[in-house]
Amino acid sequence: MRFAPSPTGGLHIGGFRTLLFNYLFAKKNNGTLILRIEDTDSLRFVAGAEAYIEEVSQWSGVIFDESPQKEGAYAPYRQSERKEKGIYQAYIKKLLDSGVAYYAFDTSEELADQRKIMPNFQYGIHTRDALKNSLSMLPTEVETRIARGDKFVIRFKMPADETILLHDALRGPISFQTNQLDDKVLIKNDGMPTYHFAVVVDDYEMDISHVFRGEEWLPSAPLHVLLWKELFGSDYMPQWIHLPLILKTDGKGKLSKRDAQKQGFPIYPIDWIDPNTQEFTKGFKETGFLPEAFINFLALLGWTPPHQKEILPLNTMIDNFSIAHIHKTSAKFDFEKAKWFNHEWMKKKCVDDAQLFTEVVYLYCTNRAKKQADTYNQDHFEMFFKPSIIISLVGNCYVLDDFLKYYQLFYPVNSPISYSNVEFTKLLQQLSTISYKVLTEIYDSLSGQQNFDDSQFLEDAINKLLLSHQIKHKDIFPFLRFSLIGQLHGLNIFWIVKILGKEESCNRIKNALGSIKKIV
RNA sequence: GCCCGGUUCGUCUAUCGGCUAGGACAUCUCCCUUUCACGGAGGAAAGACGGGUUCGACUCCCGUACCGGGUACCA
Repeated sequence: MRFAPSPTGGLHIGGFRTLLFNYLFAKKNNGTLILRIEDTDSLRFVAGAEAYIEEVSQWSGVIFDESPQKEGAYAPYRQSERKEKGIYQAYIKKLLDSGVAYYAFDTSEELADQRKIMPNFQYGIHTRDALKNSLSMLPTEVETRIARGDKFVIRFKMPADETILLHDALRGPISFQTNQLDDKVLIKNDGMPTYHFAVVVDDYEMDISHVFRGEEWLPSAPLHVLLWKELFGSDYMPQWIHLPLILKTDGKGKLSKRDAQKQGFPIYPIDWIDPNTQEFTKGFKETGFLPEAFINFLALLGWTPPHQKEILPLNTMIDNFSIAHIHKTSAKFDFEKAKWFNHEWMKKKCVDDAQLFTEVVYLYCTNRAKKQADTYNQDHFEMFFKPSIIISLVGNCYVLDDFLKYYQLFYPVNSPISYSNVEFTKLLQQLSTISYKVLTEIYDSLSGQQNFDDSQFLEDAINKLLLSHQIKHKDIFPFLRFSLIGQLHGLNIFWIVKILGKEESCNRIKNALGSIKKIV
């Protein structure tokens, strides 16, 4: 098996899912997974793209058996290096000798002009005789042109009147008419192979048995089949599996970077900054996803495990993986569902080992906070990120970032709560005089409280107070919660009080009471 | 335009000719909690359309519509 990205930027989740399926299938069948870098396009090459893939692989736990960093029997793994080694030369010569490939001297500009004149222009069976190539020219002219250093490409001569039958392990038989197909370039004028030629050669050289790739390759698959037949015979040809694409959330079309940015969800596994444009693309890791959740939801966006269970660890997915349960249809990406996966995974990890999970949360949040330098306070962090607190919060959190948000409610950098808030003034209108009186009593009660660590004790005290005034919790708690953390929703009052401690709780209530007076 | 692929609740999907069409996310209702949530229970919600084949079709075949992809010296 192999995963063969081209290093032209970060890896988006569609590409990552292809990698994941390759990995799952390879592991399931005790195969070897190779990372091959398809850097045949020097113009679009982006530095750091390869390192990014290694980084993603490490974070997600989807690891390669062989890669440029981990060389094995099939090295080298970059097509540029393979070209230098001359791997493609022998094979192109074979095609040239047998007459299924030919030289073409037309420049890109000339062909672009052709396309302007003829909208449906194809370089192929109907047009090749009228163009500048070794099929239309005399052998001597070809020789002189090459000898004098004219730039040329090598094209595949698409045979006439043939039907190519392709067997896709997912989709079954698919047929193509060669007359509809064009003469694709195999070797570019800089001597580099194109994708079409390099995949076939390298998949053969690397003993690839199964190719999982995106559906966008389906239209060029017949070319690859033909090349396989010419070069190596169909017996060695790998199984093709063309995976459906991942579509954008609401509208139509492929999921794109812009689409994701507009709606504020990530589309790359981890943060990526384009070295040329400085353009930033957000990652799932930095958004606060656990790698387990990330691979889990991506695997299920394109594959259904048996038993209708959805929360699955990697090894279970490997055990259950099979081509038969891969989908044929493109799916729309749903960020809400992705968050649900993460929610479930956080709860699961917290139950399994609260101490360990707390460390994960702590590490994530400190890293995040240190980036926003002014929010980081080591003492506060250590007070807050304790298993007892994390356990009570995890049910309310969907991404790791939510823990940091809660932390910031308790340890705000500046004065925490804005009492000019619209919600607060709305709240005030509902506040009766009796409630106000009760609030002051709660304040008195809390400030006189000795045993603040015992939340049950606090609860009883406050309940008693409310009961004596015949006041319901919902009449007073929203206000109390807002006084404490500046939010109407989110957390159990008694947790809040306990976490804040006596002094801070009382101060905040006092402030709130003060502002009421001012406003009223 | 031409070529290739696809079409089941709002979304992700199950069904490999027998379906009262199942599950999950989201949504709504109720319960739990004298507060926010979590959690639990329940409800609403689907086979693009038209023809065949068949005792029987969501499932097979054909056509139409729609969606996606390809049509580069990019992958």
